[in-house]
Amino acid sequence: MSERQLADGLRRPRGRPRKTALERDDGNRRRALLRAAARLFQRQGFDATSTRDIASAVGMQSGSPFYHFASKQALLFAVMEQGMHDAIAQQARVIERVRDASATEQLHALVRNHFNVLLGPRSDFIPVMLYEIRSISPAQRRLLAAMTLAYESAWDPVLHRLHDQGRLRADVRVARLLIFGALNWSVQWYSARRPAGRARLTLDELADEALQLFIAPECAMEN
Amino acid sequence: MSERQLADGLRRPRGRPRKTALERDDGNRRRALLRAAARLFQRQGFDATSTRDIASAVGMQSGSPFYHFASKQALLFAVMEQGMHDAIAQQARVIERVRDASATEQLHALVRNHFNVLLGPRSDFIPVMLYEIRSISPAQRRLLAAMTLAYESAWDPVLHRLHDQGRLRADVRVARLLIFGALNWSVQWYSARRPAGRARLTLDELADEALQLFIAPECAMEN
DNA sequence: TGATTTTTACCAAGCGCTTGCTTGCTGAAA
DNA sequence: TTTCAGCAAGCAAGCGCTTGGTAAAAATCA
Repeated sequence: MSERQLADGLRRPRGRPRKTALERDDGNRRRALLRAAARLFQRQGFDATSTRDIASAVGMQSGSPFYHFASKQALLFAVMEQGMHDAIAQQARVIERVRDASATEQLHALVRNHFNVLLGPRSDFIPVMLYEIRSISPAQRRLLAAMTLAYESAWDPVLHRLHDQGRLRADVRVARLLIFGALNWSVQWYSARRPAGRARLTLDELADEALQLFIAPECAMEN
Repeated sequence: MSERQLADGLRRPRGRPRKTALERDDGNRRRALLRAAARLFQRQGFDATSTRDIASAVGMQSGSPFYHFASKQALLFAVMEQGMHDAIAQQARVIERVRDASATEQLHALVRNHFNVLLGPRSDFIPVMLYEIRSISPAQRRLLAAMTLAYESAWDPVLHRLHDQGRLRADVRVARLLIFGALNWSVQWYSARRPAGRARLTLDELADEALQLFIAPECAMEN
């Protein structure tokens, strides 16, 4: 039996699946690798995920991802950078949308959006960035730190106004660190644990609760 | 992974436990392994730390840790269990000490103690437990979840009293999750980043700021 | 336009290395 | 004589990554 017949019978054709000129997908496989890697890194962790896992998740052979990415670590970095890029863009749109709202409403929008970045649909990238940060090189970490700073410092004007109003009593810098901690930690428990005997909280409800925790009622101004 | 490793993490010396003359270092090497493993796991992560690293950190040959622990995973679990055991005991002493204080002072003491557990001296064990939890088996995770519940639910009476006083406005269960997130996340930034141009915050100052963030001033009772 | 070359996007195989862990053994203590 | 607490050596498996090759698409040339 010829190899050709064997191939036709048992496997899909050796060559690439045929694509018409219309659906020429520039970098579609690369993006598929990014998404598969993000999901696997988030579920199993970076070290527990082999490049073979990622390859087979997109239907490739074990060595093929290295055509698109120089190394496993470069793939991890690409996931993080993509996640931060998208998160920054998404947050910028939110800020624009609530430009004329009160400081409290602005913070609510930022918190709600951040929960969406962490826990919403297509939300694997940022948790990977938060919880696998030590698996990348110092130079890469510096790049991501700059993006993180851009993302987080967008909260500062809002927090300062709330501080001036007396509704945020803690030091603004420390408050920001603590608030992001409270939010980022939700990756650990949301949809894993759930309040006993209750339906799972929606992200809207979560944002409401977070604001109640951080922001004092107006009468605090008397202080 | 073999069933034997899952069943019993500790490879105890065969034969009956014997305590002889006063200073025979029963388990001293075992404790040295625990401490070295905790430090390495916290600094480099579980996967990035080889059993050879741990062995040489206490001056052993590469295979010798396996005389004391059945597997690398069992060693990780022992670190976590030891950390939780100590943290629970330490917190119990704190609770006893502030038994008659106000709810606010009690929460302050709990927060201050938790920062000490996370960031104080000999504070490698709990960060390892927080950030390497997915490297252990589901059965072990269940055991640690029970200890974590014991630790965290000790905060509930205090939080409920603050809620009744109107000084904690969010739902108590959600507030607890968010508060622990804010505190636990400090492992990521404390002593790594520091507020630009400033001396590092002390743990006392950190606890003060946290309470200002979470607890509303008294006038909030009017609400 | 058709023929030829170059580039793209992989596959199939496997190499070298590290890893967790095992085994056989041994000097000292009990 | 038995037990303890390791040492010295090494094994099997899995890992990231490389290499040589190739069908198909794209670009270039006649």
